[in-house]
Amino acid sequence: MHDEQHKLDFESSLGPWLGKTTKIMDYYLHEALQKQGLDLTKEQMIVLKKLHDNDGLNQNELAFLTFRDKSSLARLLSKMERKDYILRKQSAEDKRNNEVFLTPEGREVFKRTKPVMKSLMRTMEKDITSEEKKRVIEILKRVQHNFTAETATL
Amino acid sequence: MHDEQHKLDFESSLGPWLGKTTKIMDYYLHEALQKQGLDLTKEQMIVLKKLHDNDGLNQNELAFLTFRDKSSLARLLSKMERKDYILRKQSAEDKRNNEVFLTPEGREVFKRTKPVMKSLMRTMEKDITSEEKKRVIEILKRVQHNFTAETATL
DNA sequence: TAACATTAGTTGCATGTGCAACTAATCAAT
DNA sequence: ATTGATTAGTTGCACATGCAACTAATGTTA
Repeated sequence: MHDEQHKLDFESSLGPWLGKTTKIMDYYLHEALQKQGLDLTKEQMIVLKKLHDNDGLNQNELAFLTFRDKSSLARLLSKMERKDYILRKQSAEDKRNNEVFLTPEGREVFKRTKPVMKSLMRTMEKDITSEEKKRVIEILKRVQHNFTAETATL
Repeated sequence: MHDEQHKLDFESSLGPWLGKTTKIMDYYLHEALQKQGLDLTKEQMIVLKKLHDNDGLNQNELAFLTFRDKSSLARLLSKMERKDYILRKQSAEDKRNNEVFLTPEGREVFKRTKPVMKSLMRTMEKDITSEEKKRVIEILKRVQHNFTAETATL
């Protein structure tokens, strides 16, 4: 009885459900990328996306935008540079900064990931109305805000 | 115009919102555990939870329940064994199986994580009604089902 | 029973992650 | 201008992850 109650507490929390759903999504996302022969991880795809939206960002900005440690981002970029998806260019104004640019190969790969993502999103949202999506996203925004507001307090 | 439309497509998808929210949650979860001096990762906590619910599971079952590769789980267990949170006991009936048990230390640590999790969940769900939570969870269940049903088809 | 297949677990390899310590460049202040 | 603080990026370390190849034990079948 006691145990059941406690289990229910956990199960009725958003946290575990978010975690598990994301894990499953990541798994099928990875599978979809592999299946299309795209030599790319989810994380690298996110970086490509940010550069696609705003080419020439420096590593610091990219780390912030992708919510990553700068060291983690640096290593992501190294792998992407080896694959010729991006290139680092030291800024002339401030030699500490590396501006990061998409290469034509990077653009091409990102272009090829778009339909894969579209298809994956279609699958995952199959029976979910646009009203429901909007409501979920609105709540997720509030959750994010609750965390970031919490820190501001500390 | 074109770009904006495409950007909106991405932003109105559940995927990126789930991913980002989970990333933020994991970050604060990790921070909360550290702050309480709990020598434990989120992943190790999940394993403790499953063992708390069902002690003596073997590694295969644990891997399935936690949605992990068996190799990943094996390494998690090795670290948890070093910290004396769990112990492996070779099954007498089938010597291939390792039954995994919580140690008293493991039980104690899990007990101490519970209030941390409770507090974190309270923070993240601060302004979210129980009705909203239920609706979100129901939709996440459908998302999960959409993925797993998809695979069954392949 | 001997040969083959399956199963549980481990290990090598490559990926991604954050923290802390480091270098190099720039900024600030005396 | 020299000294000290800050900033961008890199690297060492420890952790988590999946796949593929491996071992050991069990099951199956001829």
